[in-house]
Amino acid sequence: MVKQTGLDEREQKRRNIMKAALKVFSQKGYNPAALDEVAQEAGIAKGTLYLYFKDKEDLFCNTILNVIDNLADFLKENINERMNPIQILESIAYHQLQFFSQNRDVYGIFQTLINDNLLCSHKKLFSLLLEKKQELIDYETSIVERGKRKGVIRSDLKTEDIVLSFDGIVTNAIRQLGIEANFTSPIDVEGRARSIMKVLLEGISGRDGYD
Amino acid sequence: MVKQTGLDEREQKRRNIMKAALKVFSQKGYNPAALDEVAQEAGIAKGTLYLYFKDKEDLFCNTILNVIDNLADFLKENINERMNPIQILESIAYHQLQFFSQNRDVYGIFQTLINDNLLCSHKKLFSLLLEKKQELIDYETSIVERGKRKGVIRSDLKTEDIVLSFDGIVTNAIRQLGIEANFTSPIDVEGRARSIMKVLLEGISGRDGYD
Amino acid sequence: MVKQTGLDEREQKRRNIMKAALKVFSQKGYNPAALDEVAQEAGIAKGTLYLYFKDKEDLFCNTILNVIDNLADFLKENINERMNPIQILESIAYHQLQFFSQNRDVYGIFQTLINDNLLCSHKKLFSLLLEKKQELIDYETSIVERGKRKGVIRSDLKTEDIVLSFDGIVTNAIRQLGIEANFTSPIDVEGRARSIMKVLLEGISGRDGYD
Amino acid sequence: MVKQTGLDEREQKRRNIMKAALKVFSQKGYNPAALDEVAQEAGIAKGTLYLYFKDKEDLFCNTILNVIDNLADFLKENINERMNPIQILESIAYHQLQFFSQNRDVYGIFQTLINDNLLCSHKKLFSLLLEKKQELIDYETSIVERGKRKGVIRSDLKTEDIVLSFDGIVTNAIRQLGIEANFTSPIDVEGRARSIMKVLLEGISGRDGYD
DNA sequence: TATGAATGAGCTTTCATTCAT
DNA sequence: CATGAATGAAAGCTCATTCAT
Repeated sequence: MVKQTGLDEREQKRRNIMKAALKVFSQKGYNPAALDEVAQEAGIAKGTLYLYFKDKEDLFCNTILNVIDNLADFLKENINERMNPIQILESIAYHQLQFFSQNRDVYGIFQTLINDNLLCSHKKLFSLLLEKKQELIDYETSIVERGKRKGVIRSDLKTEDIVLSFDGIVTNAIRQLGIEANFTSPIDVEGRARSIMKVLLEGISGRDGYD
Repeated sequence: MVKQTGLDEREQKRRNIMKAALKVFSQKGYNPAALDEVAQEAGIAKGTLYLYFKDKEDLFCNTILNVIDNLADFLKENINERMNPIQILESIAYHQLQFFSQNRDVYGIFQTLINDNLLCSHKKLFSLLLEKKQELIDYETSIVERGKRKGVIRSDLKTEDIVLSFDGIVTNAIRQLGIEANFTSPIDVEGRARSIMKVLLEGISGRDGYD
Repeated sequence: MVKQTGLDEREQKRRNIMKAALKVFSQKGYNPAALDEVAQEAGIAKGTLYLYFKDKEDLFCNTILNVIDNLADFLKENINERMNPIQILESIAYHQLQFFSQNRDVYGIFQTLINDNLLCSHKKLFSLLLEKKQELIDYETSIVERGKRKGVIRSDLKTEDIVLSFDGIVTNAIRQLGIEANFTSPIDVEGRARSIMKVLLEGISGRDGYD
Repeated sequence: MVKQTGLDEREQKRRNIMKAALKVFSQKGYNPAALDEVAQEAGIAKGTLYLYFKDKEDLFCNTILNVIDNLADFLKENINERMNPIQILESIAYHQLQFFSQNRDVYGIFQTLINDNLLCSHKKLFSLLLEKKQELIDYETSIVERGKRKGVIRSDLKTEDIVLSFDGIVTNAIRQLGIEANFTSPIDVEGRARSIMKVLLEGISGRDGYD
């Protein structure tokens, strides 16, 4: 039981450090972020970081993977498998927007990921992230296919194209969130999710056709 | 005439340096990229960089802005204003995909463009990029509105939603290109552009509706 | 008590670094002095310097101000306020000469103090030094005025002219010390101080007058 | 005759460069002064400097020696050997003050000499300057001895002490000039010279004596 | 003779990482 | 376990000097 408690305490401290790291990495980016600052933010000494994470890269990877897991958990908690496929897609869109609009720090760290091209220099992280992302894509794929079987999604489009389009539209909406955040306007997340789904479902083509 | 040639030579050398910088920044990202390496790649001494660019940031900004200008030029050259709005959108999608699939180096550095939010410390570049991106968005907006007037695009959707969706789908396809590039598979750019447009135009909804 | 010791240790290390800096700056001057050399002289790593001083300028300023404080302390310790004004002036002259003849390293760096005009780029240090110098001048001024009231110093000369003359003669003697040091001859500091005072007090005019 | 003209032209250009160097060294100090700037000030290309001076140090040395020669010439022109010794000393004081108050750039370059401790690293320059200074000191020495013989200067003081005191007072007055220059007040050079001489000749001792 | 583009050694400064306490 | 002082490699940048023109 002592060990049990020990593990929990250790995990608690890990999370505390990752929370601080999320904040600092998010604001500064990977390289400019100083571990001094992370340590200060976490209220511990710099050397202590190395008792919980191998090095800076390890801290960053764990932090970002943790964030992704949180997002995944958040989605799982909020998606009712008994909803119909269209509702599920809308829910995925809505809750992703919700997650990022409520966790601004998270948005920044994803930018960091890309800005510093960490994916290029750290193949392992790249693979892990790809894997995590793929899990979501796979899930969306299964939903789309269920939709096709139920007849609520067209069968004459490649599932992959549908999923990538959905993912692109949602991702772009999240990015737009980041931009608008700079202007501190209140954002109608729910309306945004509905608009996305309307375009995706009905298409933009006018009555006259387009050929 | 000597001076004329002199100016051209200087510009030639600037471009040579930016080409090297593009490669290095693309592979390493901004911070990890060492100017030593850029100089070596360009076949010049480190100090020479400073004869053409004020500092590292200046080199990075000019390099990325140059890439964006190249993309803009490429799009302008290939878009015929007499095409109908739908064709123009498809052309924008196709040629962007084309540009990135043919300029792999560009993809890495362009990550920064895709993500409108650069490091906090580079506010000036941030503004410039946002501006450049906005130019494309503005152009797409005008095309969509022309499409609405011609009746080839639905009038009951907000133009902004349409443009953001289009941009998101295309951007995601470019990103997908970058991922697939790692597996060195040949990519059917034209087919990808057509798929994108089909989804965007017709929507994914099945015959049975979705409500 | 641990903390008490800790503070002392830190101060001890600061002083050690300043001692090394004094030696190097004194021999090389501000710009040519490399921090590498200061670190080596202090027996520490280069980076360690930055734990104790903000930057090179900060190290230089603190080093020179420390020297000036040492000189000021030395003068205060050795001047008895109950001595008459003339004796005090002679004591100031004697102990300044003494201080510099015993701290050869100080001489080099003190060149900067003698010359009130530091590099344009170090306005803050310039002000500080001017201020410190002014403190000494102010003290000398008060002594001269006390001397005038007591009738041991002529009242028909401007106090400022007297003080500047005294300061000039002493400063020049110190400079002469620096020059002679290069020829490693032993120097009669006490005799020098007495000569200075004799000239200053009695003037050089012969019996025949000079008009 | 062609060669003659050639030499004159060359000498003319050398002087032009030294004039520019004087300005830049005076304002920036030795190390911070960039040869780029000197070249620009002189209206020539940077490489051209090396056709007239071996390197930066050579340029600096020649510039400062040139200044000293100018001062020496100025003194020679203005001192009438038929004046009595006291008048000559006053004239030396007056014209030195005059020279520095009219050539502010000159003042700065002397500071540079000391601030960057060039004398320590450049023994040759040190010797040359010492030699030049010694010429003035030697001249003053001869004047003082003439004064002693004529009975206008006390014989019971060591000539060396008299000369050093005189030199110190004058040097300090020049330095004071530099400080006051920062406050852009008009300076009464003649009055200053007279004050100096009054103190030096009559001494500061009051009626009551000082023992 | 004059040029100024190119060089690269050398500097200051930062910060991830280590290790004695 | 926790600390934080010390480290030193590595980076950006400057500028005296060279040399092809």
